[in-house]
Amino acid sequence: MAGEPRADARRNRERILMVARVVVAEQGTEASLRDIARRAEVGLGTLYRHFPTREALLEALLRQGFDRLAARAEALADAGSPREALLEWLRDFAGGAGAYRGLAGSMMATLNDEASPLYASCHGMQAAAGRLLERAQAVGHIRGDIDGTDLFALVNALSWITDQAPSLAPRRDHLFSLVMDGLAAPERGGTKRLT
Amino acid sequence: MAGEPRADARRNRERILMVARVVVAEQGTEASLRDIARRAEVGLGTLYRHFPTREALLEALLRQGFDRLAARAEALADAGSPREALLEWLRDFAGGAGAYRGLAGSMMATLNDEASPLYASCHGMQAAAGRLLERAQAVGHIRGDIDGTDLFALVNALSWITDQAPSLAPRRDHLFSLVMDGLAAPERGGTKRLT
DNA sequence: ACCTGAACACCGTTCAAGT
DNA sequence: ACCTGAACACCGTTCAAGT
Repeated sequence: MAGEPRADARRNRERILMVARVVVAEQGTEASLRDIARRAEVGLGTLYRHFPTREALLEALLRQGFDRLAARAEALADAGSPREALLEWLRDFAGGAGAYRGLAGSMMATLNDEASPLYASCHGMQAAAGRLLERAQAVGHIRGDIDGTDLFALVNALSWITDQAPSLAPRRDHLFSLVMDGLAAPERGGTKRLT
Repeated sequence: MAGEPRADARRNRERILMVARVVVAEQGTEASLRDIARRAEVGLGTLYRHFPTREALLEALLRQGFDRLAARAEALADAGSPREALLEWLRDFAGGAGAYRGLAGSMMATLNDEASPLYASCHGMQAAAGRLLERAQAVGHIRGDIDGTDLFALVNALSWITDQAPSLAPRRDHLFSLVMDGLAAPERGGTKRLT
């Protein structure tokens, strides 16, 4: 079993992560790894030693957020209206998904690659959201012909829009609620929206 | 005024376009320009002389399709139910939008850059679709709180999904009709979908 | 007028050489 | 055990030299 990591190694790892957070915020998930190493004042090989792939680095940056969102889904599972619980989680998710440019694409890529270091936590988050979805479907709030994968793809696609066209950011929430409206199950004789 | 282009120049231009079509089909809109020049057996500078930017090359590849779709929208403007006309155009568009990986992103980028050589034909196509949308809204088939820009962004976002996750291609049409359902204006006392 | 490829400034990734 | 940066194979873009 490995002992404590050397102090310089630990320090380098932290420097890299701190700088990576800044550079990824600036350049997106496809940020230059060279640039990160440079600005962290660390050899390029050192970055690769700590994070052998870009996915490994992103994992360190994103896992916490993914796990938090998964936990949030679990918490919402026992509280309030199933429909409101789902919508609130999606709003929370969409907020985080817009944090880094390219993040929506990274998540979709991750979910299609079980070998990715991000797969476990990203898939776990998706699954937790799927359970919220199913609960809302069970009580007839959301149409039944959609599954967790579809929903996740849809919400990521909406995030991608402002990713490509920042000018559409103001209409972000509007597009979001518009699509969510579309997921509502047709009401069986309830009040109807007349406007 | 310029005379006829030299024969070799004309031949080179055509070679580049033919090869570009193949390479972009293989690698997407971010395909390697070097690779295109190599496979066209043309100097790299020759490619840049004929197409000074990547957008210029894409313009040559895509303009015809964009103009065709714009014309199609005009044709549909006088025929059939406004709702069906819009949906048919969107189906047509979505088919073409999936032709090249990265195309949805290129279109969104183009629409946010008036200086892009692709701007005119892409924006023209969007505007033509916008008129179909407005007609459907005028007769109350589509909810009024969405404009042509929103709609275009939505449909591109749906194309992007299969772009990132080819495994979701089978559910492409399903997601499409699901979102389109969501755009339908609430019916005022018409028959209701009960399933 | 047009073509060519070397040149430049960037990447990501690997690895021999150091401490 | 860990760090470093040169080395390699790629980019996009420009431009002096050729025909």
